[in-house]
Amino acid sequence: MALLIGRYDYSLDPKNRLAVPPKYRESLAQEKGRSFFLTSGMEGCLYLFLPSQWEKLLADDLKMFSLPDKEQERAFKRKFFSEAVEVEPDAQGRILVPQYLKEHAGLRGDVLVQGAGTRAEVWDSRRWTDYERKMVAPAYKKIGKSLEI
Amino acid sequence: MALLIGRYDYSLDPKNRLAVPPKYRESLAQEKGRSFFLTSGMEGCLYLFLPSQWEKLLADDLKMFSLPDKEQERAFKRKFFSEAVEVEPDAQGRILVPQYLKEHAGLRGDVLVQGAGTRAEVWDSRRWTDYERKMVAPAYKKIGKSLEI
DNA sequence: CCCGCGGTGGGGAAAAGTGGGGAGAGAGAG
DNA sequence: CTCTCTCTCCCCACTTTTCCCCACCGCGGG
Repeated sequence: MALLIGRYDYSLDPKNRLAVPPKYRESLAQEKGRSFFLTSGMEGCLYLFLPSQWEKLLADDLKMFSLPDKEQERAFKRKFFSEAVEVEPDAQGRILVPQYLKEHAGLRGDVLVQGAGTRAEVWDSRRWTDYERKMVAPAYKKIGKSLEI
Repeated sequence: MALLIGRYDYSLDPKNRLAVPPKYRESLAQEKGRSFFLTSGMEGCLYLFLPSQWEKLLADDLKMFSLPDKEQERAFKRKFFSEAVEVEPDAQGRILVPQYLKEHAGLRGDVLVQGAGTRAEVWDSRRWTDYERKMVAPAYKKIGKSLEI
């Protein structure tokens, strides 16, 4: 399965269109569907999945969606499915970001699209800078003792 | 089977008509029937099923509605099935919401139609906001720790 | 220099969302 | 029975949004 890597600077235009890196679209072209799956992510970013990655997520984690407390299970599923959308790049390779996802990620113009292995992530540039300073850098320093690599 | 995902903002008009997202109607077009099935749902929303999803629900009857207390089970099923209606979108893609379902879901104008995987759900906007704050956020936080995503 | 590709912007056709008139069926009251 | 009111259903119509397409600009390679 294709891994998504690299970092790309784009901008969200007034019509809420966002470019997808050509390399990612290349990976998409080799898959069954013609659409990515976009949804809300942790720490205020968006997750972008290839169809195969999306399928795998459903297959693997659907087990975890099953909870003893069915009321909680419904609550979780409601968020998970309602915030996800299937997005097909236009002729220029741009996808349309729904308003509620734009708000979730606080996208305000400058946007970062970056690979995260089994998915890509979409960040507001300033939010990413903050997050990196507050979370990534300290964590990187700390976990060095326990990571092999 | 088609997964219903995404979130859409609509309004219930004075005639109790409600738009159905074009994507869902697209899924409907690929099925046998031409109608959705609408009924009362848990936590004060409405459930909207594709024909195939409705069929599956009936087929899984034993598992889906099973309760230790069979009297309770009968009570629930009576409500669930007696309140169910077959709704066919009109030329504009709207379905008609019966008065008793409108009351069940407390629909007051602004309405959310959102995917929940094996069904769609109809929520009064304010009710959803409350529900999300009280139920979804806690559930997500709890489950999120064990999910890799 | 030319050419191709990638990122961005925008116009216009098409679709989507919403509102309302009016005919017909059915229920209930007089 | 008849009248009225309500609820459906089938039209038509308007406004807004979406989406498809074309175009520009900058950069890098040939």
